[in-house]
Amino acid sequence: MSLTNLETRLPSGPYNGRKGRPVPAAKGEEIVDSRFDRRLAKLLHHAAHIFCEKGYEGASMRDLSKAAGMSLAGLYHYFNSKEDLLYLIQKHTFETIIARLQERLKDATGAEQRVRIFIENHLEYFLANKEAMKVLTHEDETLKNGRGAEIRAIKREYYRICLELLEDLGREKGLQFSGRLAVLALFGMINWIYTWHNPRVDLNAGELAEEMSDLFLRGVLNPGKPKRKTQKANA
Amino acid sequence: MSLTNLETRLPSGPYNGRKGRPVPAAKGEEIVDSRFDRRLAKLLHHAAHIFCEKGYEGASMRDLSKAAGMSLAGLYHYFNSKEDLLYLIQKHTFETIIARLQERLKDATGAEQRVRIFIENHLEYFLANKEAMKVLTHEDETLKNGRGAEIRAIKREYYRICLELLEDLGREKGLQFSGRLAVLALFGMINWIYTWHNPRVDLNAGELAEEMSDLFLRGVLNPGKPKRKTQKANA
DNA sequence: AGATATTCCGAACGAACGTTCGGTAAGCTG
DNA sequence: CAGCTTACCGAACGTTCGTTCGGAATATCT
Repeated sequence: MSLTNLETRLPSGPYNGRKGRPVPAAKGEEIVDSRFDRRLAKLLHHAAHIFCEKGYEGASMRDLSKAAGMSLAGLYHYFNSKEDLLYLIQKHTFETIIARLQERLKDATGAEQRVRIFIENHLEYFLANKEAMKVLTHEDETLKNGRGAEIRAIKREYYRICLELLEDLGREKGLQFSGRLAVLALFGMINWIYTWHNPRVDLNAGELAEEMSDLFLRGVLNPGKPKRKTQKANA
Repeated sequence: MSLTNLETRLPSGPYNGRKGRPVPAAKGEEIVDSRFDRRLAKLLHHAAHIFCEKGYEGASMRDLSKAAGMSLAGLYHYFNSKEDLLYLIQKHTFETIIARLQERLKDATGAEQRVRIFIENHLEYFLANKEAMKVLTHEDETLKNGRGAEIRAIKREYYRICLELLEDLGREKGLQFSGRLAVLALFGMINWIYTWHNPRVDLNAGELAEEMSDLFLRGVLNPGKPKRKTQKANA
């Protein structure tokens, strides 16, 4: 599975959820990346756009059929249900951001540097794939049962990676703080951007990552109460 | 308008959005808080619960009728549309949290203390009215046109209050930082809690406010790069 | 060429949606 | 008591929803 392309190239992967769709003869090499896969990827891209704009429940398959320039019935050649679309978008997005993170963490030393890489990776991918990431973030309670459990498991893994990075940091610096609280505060900061980031006004991903890393790391690494001149008690 | 009750007591206020519903005769005192208002408040409470659970688009009026123990048609005696429900919930919630904040800020001196009050007020109200606050936060792009613009205006006011508190702080301490980035990072931290806070596991509002205030203020007030022992450059 | 599998569509299905209508029962006013 | 308003409901309206079905094109293979 190629991870070389930096843009959102969606499935090209192990999805064979369609009824019993056989691998297409396995001729020479490219079993994946067939015409079918490429068309499905475009559909998922359109779907992410619509789910992002109207929300999963508010978006209709007819909206997608218009956006994709395909008939309503024709869509169902590529997937089985609307729920599949959300699942595929969320799963691919989450797996990609984690894979990219682990690639970047491989050759990184120093706990602080690794935390900075986590933040930078998150913000870069978030802003480069804003729509899919908003769908991932905003619809994180939408999927139920097995599909929902699977996505939630990936989310827990992502959480766990971040928690370990922060606990390493605390150990290295000899500090003690609540890892859980730190992770969740950090996630709040970096996930919230989908509600406000405007590329024409705001910093780009790299700059943002540096600012937020500084803000967060100062908050976590500095001991005790913040320095202040006066502290008054209320009546 | 009484602000004495700490729990969510919804309209009892200037809502006369119903067709031409006259003030009920203005007998002795209580023009508001009529039977009608109290019943509507309970309906809004149920609606917030359902919107919180299933999302605005995913929730149906039939869900609400079941939860409220009232017939589907009977609901429409109290409001004109499903959209009204969302509007009333969001408007009341937002106005209440701002009113409470301004009350608390009145007798507070010191820029840092005022920022701490902002955070504490937000988290206290958020955790005490989790469902309505999730609806406010999660459905913040759902309302369109006039209603949406009105809610968005209140949101901008809340943002502006926080921004001024932070700029005062920066001025008082002689620091310079991006107010916009600081506000949005702070909002991320404190709004994100609806995705994770579990009262059986996590700190209560007051403790959380102190922890997050410390984290944020250390991040904002300490100058330069966070202290560190080693800094390595990547290949 | 013919045979076969893939791609796509018009039309329709039943279910669920928000809302409305006509009407009933209860409460208050004089 | 009559007269009026409020509170509420069963039933239905028209629309939109996700999905399916049979078949028509189009591409691929032998």
